Amino acid sequence: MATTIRDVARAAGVSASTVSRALSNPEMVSDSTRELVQRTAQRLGYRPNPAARRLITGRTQNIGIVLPDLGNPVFPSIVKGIQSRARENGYCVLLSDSDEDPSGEPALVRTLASQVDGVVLCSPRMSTEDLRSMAGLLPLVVVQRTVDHIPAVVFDNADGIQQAVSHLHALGHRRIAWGGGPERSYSQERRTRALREATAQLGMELLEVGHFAPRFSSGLMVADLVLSGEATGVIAYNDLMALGVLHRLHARGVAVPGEISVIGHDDIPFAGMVHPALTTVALSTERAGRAAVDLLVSLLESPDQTPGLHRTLPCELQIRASTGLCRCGPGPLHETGAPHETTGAIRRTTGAIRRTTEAIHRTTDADPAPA
Amino acid sequence: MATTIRDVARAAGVSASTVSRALSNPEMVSDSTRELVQRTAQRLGYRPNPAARRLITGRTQNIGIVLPDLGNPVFPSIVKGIQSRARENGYCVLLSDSDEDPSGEPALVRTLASQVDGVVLCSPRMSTEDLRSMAGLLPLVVVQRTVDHIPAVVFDNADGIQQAVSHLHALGHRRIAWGGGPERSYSQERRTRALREATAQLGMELLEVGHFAPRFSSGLMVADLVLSGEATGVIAYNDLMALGVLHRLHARGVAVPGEISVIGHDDIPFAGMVHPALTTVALSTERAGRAAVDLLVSLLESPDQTPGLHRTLPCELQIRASTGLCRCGPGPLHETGAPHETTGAIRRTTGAIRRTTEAIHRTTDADPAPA
DNA sequence: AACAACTCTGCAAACGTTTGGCCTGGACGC
DNA sequence: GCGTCCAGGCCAAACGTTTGCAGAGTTGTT
Repeated sequence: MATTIRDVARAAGVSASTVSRALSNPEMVSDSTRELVQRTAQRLGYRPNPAARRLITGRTQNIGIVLPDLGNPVFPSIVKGIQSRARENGYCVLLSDSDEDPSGEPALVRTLASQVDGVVLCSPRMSTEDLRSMAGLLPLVVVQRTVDHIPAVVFDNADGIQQAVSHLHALGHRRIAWGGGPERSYSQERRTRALREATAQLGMELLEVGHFAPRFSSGLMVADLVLSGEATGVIAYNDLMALGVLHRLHARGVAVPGEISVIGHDDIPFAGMVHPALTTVALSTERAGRAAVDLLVSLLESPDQTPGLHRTLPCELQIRASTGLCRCGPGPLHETGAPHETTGAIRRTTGAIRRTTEAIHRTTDADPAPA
Repeated sequence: MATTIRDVARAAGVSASTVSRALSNPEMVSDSTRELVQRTAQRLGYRPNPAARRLITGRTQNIGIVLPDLGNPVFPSIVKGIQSRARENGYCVLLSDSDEDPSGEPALVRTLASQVDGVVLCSPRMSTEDLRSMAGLLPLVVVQRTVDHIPAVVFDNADGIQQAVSHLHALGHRRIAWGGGPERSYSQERRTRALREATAQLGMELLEVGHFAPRFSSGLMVADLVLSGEATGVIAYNDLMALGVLHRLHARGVAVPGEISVIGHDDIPFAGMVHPALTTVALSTERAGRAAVDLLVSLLESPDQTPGLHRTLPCELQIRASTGLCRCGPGPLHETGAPHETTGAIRRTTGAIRRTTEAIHRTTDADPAPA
């Protein structure tokens, strides 16, 4: 049997309550007893039983993480951030991976609820009502999503898109494609909106290519769609998709950035490891994890003061080798109204695989995005 | 306040102990009371307080994971396996990332110890004595490592190496390099030994290139060393390094597999996403995670029967595009004793960056590996 | 010198479960 | 009809802490 607080008390010749105080509220006992108790506890190798402590205090000193897929490299990075900050604050983390099943996530949160003080929820697709009911259950911080009064850490999606678009614009691109993510995802929605605004403002054409699972394989499809849509640049929902795009373009013999420029989102570690290295909207994911913990801990430990509920982190376009000058020369297309000059590279794609027609939507100035 | 077992008892008109039994040992109460209690509990939304339960039973229904770096893509995959199997068995997982600091890991295990029933330890570099003392602390399963009586899940490293080497041999390679991992790592030691044996047996020359952190950046260095060593094939400690090798070779204009073949270890998701797709010794990491949990759970729930302590999982060489025919023609070199014909590609590397001379060891038939 | 104020420590209750032992009532065998 | 046995349920103790309250001792004030 492990040594208990009573063993320490007996050995030190004091009462259990004194031991408890000496260890957790040192300022409540005299210097001499504190010293004595601490030495004795040390000597006996006493470790407080967390179950007993949390039974009486109701505090677990644990925080939970719920996320859709640890296989997506953004999440390990967020988790690392959460982990390290949590440890700094004396918390352990419980991890729960929903395997991309948003409908199962409430159950995961409920399971966690009884053994954590709060959870960091990365759930781009959980319904808002579920989210609210989860927030009613226990302290919650969501990542990359905002729902009225629930604390959140988000990235400045619009600014990231803005940077990406103006980068492409500066390189002469006038017709770009958007390889969209999951339909109901928060970032998807934000980015799409920002994209419509940014392209409209710069007089660029935007080709919206479907909704896809945020995976490598989706990128393969996106690449073909982009080629058939004759865009000269493509922005992908995330890096996995962008890598898929690069892969497929390479396989089809399309030069990047020579013929098509590619931009991703997230800046996962691999983005810089491929050829050509991927230009991407970098999200400081580890920092986001830490920020989420900071928010959660301040919520838990000083519930009276309400700090800013939402924390917005900046995005930074990481320019690497997958973006370059547009071959087609500058100038917005809609000025002439004619289909723009297709290079050999792009002509080559005519008749390429077409997925479903409804996966392609064109947005132009004439069809402005809703505010 | 949450509803307690007593609330349920009162509402159902039975005692608390009956409620407890009806819920956790249903066969101990009559059908009618069980029905009644379960309905009442359901109706009141009763959720047992795990702290109270674990205080009395000593069981937490949690398992811990300690690993060196969630940023290395093998680990998320192992964690997913652990997670899903743990959930199937009614356990939650606590995650602890040591940030590649083996000396900090015992402390992490100790912290976890008080709130888990056992831990899965992925610690390639913790000292054996630390490992033993951890095993004395609580039930433990180690992954990819064997220490006498500690349960473990390992891969058949030797067989993986064997497959990789004979693959290269079949393609005509006679002089291959080994981009080694961390010096004290278990797999490093096993693989190196297997490599020496396999090459010796096939009459191939082995160029052992240093000890490196298992990272992409290490691969960059390895590539240069390999070129200067005039090998035609390289096996890397893991895929991250192998990707680094590919990257650097590409940057230096060396064709893969035209001039050099590259093999990695792990089969991380990205291995198949790069150009050329990486041939690699695939480890079924998710399966390893599940196996570790199976081992741990059987240890926890039936401590009397001792199942096989070590579980060995097979490796499978995943042949992709990064390996190909050797340009230098077949035939072992030691038959002639002459340095083999260097192609233009390899000559190009003469005088290339040399790191430290002691980072290069040559092993030939004349210098057989210790058993 | 008496009293007040304060510091330090001990006592005991409480947290919400599980579980061994005991009690009750009914079924069954003789 | 009486004794035995057993299923089903209740009581109470226990798990290891924390914490409100009260008491003891010490110091300071009038």
